[in-house]
Amino acid sequence: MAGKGKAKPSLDPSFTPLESPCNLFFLRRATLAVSRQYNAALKSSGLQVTQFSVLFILHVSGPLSITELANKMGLDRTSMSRNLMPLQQQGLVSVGDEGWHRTRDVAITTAGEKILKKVLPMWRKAQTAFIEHMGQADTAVLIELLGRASRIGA
Amino acid sequence: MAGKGKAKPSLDPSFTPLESPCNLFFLRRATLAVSRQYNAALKSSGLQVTQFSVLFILHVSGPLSITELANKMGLDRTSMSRNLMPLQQQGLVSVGDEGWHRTRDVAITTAGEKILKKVLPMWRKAQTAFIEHMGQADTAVLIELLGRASRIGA
DNA sequence: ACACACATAGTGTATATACACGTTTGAGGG
DNA sequence: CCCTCAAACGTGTATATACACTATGTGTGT
Repeated sequence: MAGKGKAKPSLDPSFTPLESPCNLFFLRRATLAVSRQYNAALKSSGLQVTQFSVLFILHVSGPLSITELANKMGLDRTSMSRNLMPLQQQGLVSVGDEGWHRTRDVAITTAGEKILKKVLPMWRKAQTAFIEHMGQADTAVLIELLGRASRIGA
Repeated sequence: MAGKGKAKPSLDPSFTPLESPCNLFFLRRATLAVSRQYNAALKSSGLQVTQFSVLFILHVSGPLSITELANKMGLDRTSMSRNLMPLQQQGLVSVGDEGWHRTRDVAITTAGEKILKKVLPMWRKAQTAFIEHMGQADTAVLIELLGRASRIGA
């Protein structure tokens, strides 16, 4: 039986490829695994977690320039540009081209707000599952450490 | 003058987009930031960290099937397939098509071993910088938690 | 007014990643 | 011996991500 049919990466928990374990390797591996969980939870909505993040940020912060949006997510500006395209095509965000005052404000649309409201419970489910898997206290520690790690280049 | 010219994502450390912070959001943001650091360290070698990982795993483990290799890195099988292409084109790995005994063994080549030896000190530099940034004890905690997190789907 | 620096954004190209679907090969069952 | 099935793989398509380069407005100094 092994897998239930999906054959998702059944990873090798004991595997450590270097003398001292490569921190980035562990980060990436965890991010991939958790991404798959969250994406699975959002699956029926048609949204990817990245897209969910963008929508939520715009929902909370209001219109932002592409650069500001990218900074909030720790992305390169050009990556954010590309990420916006599918969202724009689905009409979930508007990128405002009026006049082009050297900043192009991105905003969530009504359709975006609508789908966001639908997706939030799905996100919550994944979030809860994660916290149950890790434990509440350890989750808090992890978040703190990840916050510190993300500031490494600054 | 703000940046030294590169204008990498100057992220917004105070930003937390949801009621309870989205665990995946933090994971992704940290992974991106740390990836940039490691990639910068390997830059002059022309290798990406992902490619470095593949080479190192093959160096340590010997020839593996694509599926095994993918599992070690927690990747989808098809992603690993794609990841091997640039490495194969640069002659750093061989993908063995002899007979096709229903498994295609991937192995590191002599050229791969050679570049790997050259890149290892660069990796070590990034690794050391990370540990200094996080502190040794916290790094160990982080690795433990990430290992646990990566087992979430299993 | 003009020139030049700066801030903001887009494009070209390449890698990374996953899912859905099709393909090949070997192993058994009838 | 054929038929089916499972294991391993590839392809099509889409998103995600970054770097190097380009383009376009904005303001400032002379």
